[in-house]
Amino acid sequence: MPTIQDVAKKAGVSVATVSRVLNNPSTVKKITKQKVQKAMEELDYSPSILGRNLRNSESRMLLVLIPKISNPFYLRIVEGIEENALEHGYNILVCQTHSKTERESVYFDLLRNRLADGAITMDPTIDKEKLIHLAKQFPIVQCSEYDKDKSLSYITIDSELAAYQMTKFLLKQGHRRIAMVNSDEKFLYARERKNGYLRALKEFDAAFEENWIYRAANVTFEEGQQAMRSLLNREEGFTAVFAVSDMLAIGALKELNIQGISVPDEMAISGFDKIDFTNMTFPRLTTVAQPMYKMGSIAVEMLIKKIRGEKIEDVILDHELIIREST
Amino acid sequence: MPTIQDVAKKAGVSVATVSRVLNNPSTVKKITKQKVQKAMEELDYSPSILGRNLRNSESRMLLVLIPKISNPFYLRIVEGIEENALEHGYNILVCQTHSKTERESVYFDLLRNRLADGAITMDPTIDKEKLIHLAKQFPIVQCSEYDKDKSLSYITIDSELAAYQMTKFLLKQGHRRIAMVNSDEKFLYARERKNGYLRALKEFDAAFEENWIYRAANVTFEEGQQAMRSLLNREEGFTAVFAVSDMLAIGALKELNIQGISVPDEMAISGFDKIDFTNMTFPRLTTVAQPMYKMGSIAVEMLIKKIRGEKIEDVILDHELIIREST
DNA sequence: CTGAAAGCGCTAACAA
DNA sequence: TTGTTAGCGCTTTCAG
Repeated sequence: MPTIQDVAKKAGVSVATVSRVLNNPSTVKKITKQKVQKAMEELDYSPSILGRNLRNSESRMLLVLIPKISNPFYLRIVEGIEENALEHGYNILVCQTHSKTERESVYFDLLRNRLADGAITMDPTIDKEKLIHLAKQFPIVQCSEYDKDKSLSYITIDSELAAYQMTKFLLKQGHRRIAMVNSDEKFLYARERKNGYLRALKEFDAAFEENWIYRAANVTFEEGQQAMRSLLNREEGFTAVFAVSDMLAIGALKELNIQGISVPDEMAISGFDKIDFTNMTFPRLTTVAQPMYKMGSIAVEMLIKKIRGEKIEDVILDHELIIREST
Repeated sequence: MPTIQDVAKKAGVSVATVSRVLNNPSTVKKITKQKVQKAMEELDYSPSILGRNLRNSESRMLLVLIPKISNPFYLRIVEGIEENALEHGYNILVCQTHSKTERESVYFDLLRNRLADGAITMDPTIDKEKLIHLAKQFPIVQCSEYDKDKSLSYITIDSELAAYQMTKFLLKQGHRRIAMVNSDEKFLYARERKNGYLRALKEFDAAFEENWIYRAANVTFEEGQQAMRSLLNREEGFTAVFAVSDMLAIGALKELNIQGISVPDEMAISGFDKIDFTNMTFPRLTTVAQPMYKMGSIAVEMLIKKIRGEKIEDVILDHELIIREST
């Protein structure tokens, strides 16, 4: 592999000049530039990013931490991140934490090792202490997840409001016994969505019991199915179910299909996120659209500003109710 | 950020010794080692991968090229790649080509720039000429896709055989008019699956007309739905459909649901790949299981061997028919 | 077992 | 407009 030295020699100029045509072409005389470019072509030269990175002490790499890449919700955010990162001349390192602290730790080392210039984290299970500590040394943005105490930059949506609106929608449709499929309440978003759900119920004087909430250990299809099975067994006469994630809702829907319960006639069901697959179910799923792509895209914007040392403000994006045939 | 120099100074040793405790701890005296480790801890030192990479002229990064990250088939392969790469001390750079040559080109430059030590490509639309040329200079492994001419290393399954077996299974179930939802026949796998399908039909003396094959422009849910709509319009009395991809099959299944056609009673349908969602449809989809995770994992194995300069052999993995309720 | 020193490929300050 | 040169942080040979 030819180096900048080889090019310089071949073109009969110094390495500085070669570097200039690479980075500041306007500062070198046209004729010299052409000589250099010709040499580059003949040698099939490509600059080594390794050398450049060391010299600039940057890696032009962004760390993206997600719990599980197979979760379509995160995936869509990652697409937004990738696109915008690329535009800014950054590549992304997508890492799955599997919600394990050890893994997380390994990946955060990539920051400490200068292999990434900054990180976007989406893992709600993250070790907050460590994260806050880390954020003091390195540019970090939280995406979708966030903290109440404002020590970390974030971009998210208003989960409480969205849940409130969706529950209200179900109530307005006449449903009075609405179950909820929540995820673990150690997650802030789970607590917020529950609050929104409760606020709407209260506003409509609808019945509620704490055990109408099914708490899914994981946000998966299987858990959703299990949730619906469990809910149906209680024979509480629910007519609607509000799930805090599309994956859970799709699982629940499948169980309803299996048991021959007609949706939405006998049971309405709504999800959250608007992943692509909500469009593929039968019937299609009513859900809350999160602007995932945009969220990823803006997260990059924020992170890069942070890397440059600029101040940034937290962002709360708009959501939207998507009413389809499942309700 | 402290450097190896800082550590050396603090510990009262040379940088070489610090480097040794980092890379060859056994070659340094216990007491010196402890001194150095203490210094490292006090300074909260982490070695810069940037410096190491330049010195070693390697990036310990693997390029992974896929058409679209949202395609669950590729995603599962990527999981296999990631896991195994990590085990070998490599990180992966997942890049979406969107099946566009320009994109592909940009990403392949990461090899030329030494930002990746090798690449695993899964894009069937790739510019073969360029790929072959590139593979002469850089370690590259094709995954899932492959060439007839043996100029590129690959790992894949026997598509022809799988398609043959699946079609045969449908025939044995008594189906005599079987439509096929194929993808663009510019792809080798599409041609092979068609051949397998035809071979089975011939063996059973089943009817066939060229226009029983729907050629999907993209391997997407929407195309699958469109395919089924189109097939149903022909009123050819099909009783089964063989789709070359689960995404297509799931789309087709949705259309059957919409039209109120009972599956499998009025129409049997089978997919290909065994992505997770085939488990979530109602009814669950009969399909051909590809060992995607394993494929990714072995691809890494092959690539790393190649990087090390070892000889490798191409691999054809076993598949498996998964018979479920859709047939 | 340890240290001195060269050098990986590049950029940028300084000089000419 | 161009060249000389130092140095980014690390590993590794060679001497001691």
